[in-house]
Amino acid sequence: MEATATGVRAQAKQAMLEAILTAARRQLAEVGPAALSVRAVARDVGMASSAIYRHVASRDELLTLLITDAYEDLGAAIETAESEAERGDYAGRFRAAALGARCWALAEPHRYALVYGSPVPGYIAPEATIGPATRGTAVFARILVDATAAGTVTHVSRSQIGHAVLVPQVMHEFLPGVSIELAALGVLCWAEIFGLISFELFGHLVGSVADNEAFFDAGVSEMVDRLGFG
Amino acid sequence: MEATATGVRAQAKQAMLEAILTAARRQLAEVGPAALSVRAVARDVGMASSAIYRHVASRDELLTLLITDAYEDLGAAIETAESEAERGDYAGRFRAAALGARCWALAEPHRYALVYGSPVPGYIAPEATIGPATRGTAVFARILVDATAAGTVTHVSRSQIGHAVLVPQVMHEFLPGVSIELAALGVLCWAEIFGLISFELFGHLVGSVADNEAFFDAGVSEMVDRLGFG
DNA sequence: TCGCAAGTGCGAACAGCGTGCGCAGATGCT
DNA sequence: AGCATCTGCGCACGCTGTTCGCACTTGCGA
Repeated sequence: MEATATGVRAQAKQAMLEAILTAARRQLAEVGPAALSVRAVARDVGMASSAIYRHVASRDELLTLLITDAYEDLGAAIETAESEAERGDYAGRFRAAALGARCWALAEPHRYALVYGSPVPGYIAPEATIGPATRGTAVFARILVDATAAGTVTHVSRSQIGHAVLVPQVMHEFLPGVSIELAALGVLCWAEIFGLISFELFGHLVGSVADNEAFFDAGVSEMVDRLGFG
Repeated sequence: MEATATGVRAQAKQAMLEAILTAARRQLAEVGPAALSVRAVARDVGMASSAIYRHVASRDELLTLLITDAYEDLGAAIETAESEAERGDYAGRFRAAALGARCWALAEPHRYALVYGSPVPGYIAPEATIGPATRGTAVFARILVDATAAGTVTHVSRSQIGHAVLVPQVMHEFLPGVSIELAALGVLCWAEIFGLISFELFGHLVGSVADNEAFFDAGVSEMVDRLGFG
């Protein structure tokens, strides 16, 4: 069989890993990252706990896989939300992307906490996570790039931003043509969006904010205004 | 002895609890919240692990104590930072408070993660933590109140904020006289400040922002401007 | 087609964890 | 002075992550 040229065994291994990840995702949703246990996952997939280690090096690697998985998923959610807005409506695209992120977070609180909460494993994020992490961010970057290219961005930069604040390579790769001021404003908004979501999800708004959705919307409206999107 | 009227025993118990907390704080700073273990704390204070339970009901309660402890400490840091600014300089007071929060967080990353990261115990914050949590927030609230009373606040509210967004009791208790718009703006800024700190501390700015301090300053400057402080 | 090496799973084991229980000694209160 | 309460200890249970040696299957090269 040519289809399995690269090894029918490798294919089975891949499937097994997928089963493990599926079980781990379920565990994660039920008990949270801190209580996720390799043994419970093994029980779930019907294997001895030690057998898990044929597919995953350690509990930390399992968590890392779940992290990149969550990043991908969140990124995809932001992408599809944003893609449903009119291309030329930069404010609408920004709003949709932000709302998409919040909706995903509300639907998957534990996975959100995994990526945007305090780092849980050792507490140093492996290199492997930085790739998928950019997927959602890239959506916001594209909006700034497109708006700049269209010349419709009319933001006022009140505070002067030093040219050395942002990493140049990021500017060139993800934000070509965007002014330093708008780029910095964008990164600030990016941080604010996830700050708002985290505050809501982690309970810091309880007792202060009555309508979380309206509050988030108000924040996004402020950002849109600040960025200079009509 | 009159001084020990309320019980020399209770005093010893209090001292023991303090010793436990001190050891726990040390453990926390070294290995982080996830790896904090009752047994290690017991070893540190020279007791059997089971004896800890005479003073603390569970590991979760120990963490809760550390959380309120951290809230108090952070609140105190914000207070002293803010108190060193000119009373009539509302922008300066705001800036000082925000910077104070960031400095404390950088100095005590694990304790910061404990309070502003993903909730670690069960994942529901006990009631006991909401009191100390307000200490730092109250500083920011007072600045808004004072600025409003002085009539020097000239913020422009671009997005209309519904009156039902914030909890009325909080408005009356912590923000008397402050307009809904400014209050909402204040809460947004509050969330943004800790969003920025969290992003920096949890590594989400790595690769994008070159100068964390300048970036934070730029964000705070934006906020000051938005709030309408000169 | 056969045989071997690699892959894969299992069970036992170790160290460490949170936590409950029963016992013993110290000690403040009456 | 005596008692009840407090405090600490050792042991135990069940859980965890992880390793190791053993068996068994099975794809692949000859």
